[in-house]
Amino acid sequence: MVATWIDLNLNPTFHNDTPIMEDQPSSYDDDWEEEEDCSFEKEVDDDRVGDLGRISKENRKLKEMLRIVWDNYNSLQTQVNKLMQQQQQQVLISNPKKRKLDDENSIGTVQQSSSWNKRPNDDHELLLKAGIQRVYIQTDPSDKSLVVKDDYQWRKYGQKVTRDNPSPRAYYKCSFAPTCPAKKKVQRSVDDAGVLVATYEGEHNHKSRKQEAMYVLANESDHHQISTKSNFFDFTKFDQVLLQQMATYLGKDPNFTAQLAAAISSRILEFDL
DNA sequence: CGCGTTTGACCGGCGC
DNA sequence: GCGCCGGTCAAACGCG
Repeated sequence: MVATWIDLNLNPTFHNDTPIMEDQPSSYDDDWEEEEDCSFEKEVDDDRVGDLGRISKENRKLKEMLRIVWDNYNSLQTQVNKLMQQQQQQVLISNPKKRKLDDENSIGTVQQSSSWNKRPNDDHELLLKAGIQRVYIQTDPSDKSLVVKDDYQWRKYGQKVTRDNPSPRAYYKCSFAPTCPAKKKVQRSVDDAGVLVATYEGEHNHKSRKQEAMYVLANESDHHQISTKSNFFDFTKFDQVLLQQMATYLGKDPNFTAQLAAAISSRILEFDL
């Protein structure tokens, strides 16, 4: 079992199918300004206030859903990574000579141990001790690129062909280096060229893009709840921020956003009906 | 022109 | 000490 990236660009659909999320607030602003000069019937105002109340409620629900989906996504990904490590460990334990066999298959001799393909017991414990995390990503075997998408920005600083693997290994540093010590190595699996193995070393001393986005969103949410200003104004601002953050997610993590987009779509359809 | 990638050179650790 | 190997550096290069 490996994590799979689904190529989905939901942004255009999001904009086209849900104009209310982005276009409508400006018209609210216009109407709000006009209201001082024109005399609308009170029923219309009450209806709008009621609608906006419902919209705000819907937005809060969506926000809560977003948090739940995000939490589930994180815990699932953690579990997947753990399972992958356990699975690899079990396979190698059942065949303790695998390290040697791998070397013999690829090169024919064993001269030096490699941290990339060490014996399982050593590997698992050492990786944990050193704070090293290994992630497996299913990709197209014909795709030769060594790019693993995650929440952080990386700068490639080297590439090497290693002894025990015909596929080159790419070296990345966090784009915030030297301030941030995080590094990662990406190489195709010896056993399966369709699987990219990303090894993360060191911890980031800053928020990821998603964490940053969630932080901003949470702050905006608090502001929204305690604000006593006009509902029209608040809805517009809050909605823009929410939309912006959602668009960020949608553009950067297809797996997460596919689920999120489905949830949003169903909510919007309910609202339209 | 700035920024990220590429790639050959270089360095240090390790085994013999 | 020598050679091998993985990891890093930095100049050259390409792209927007």
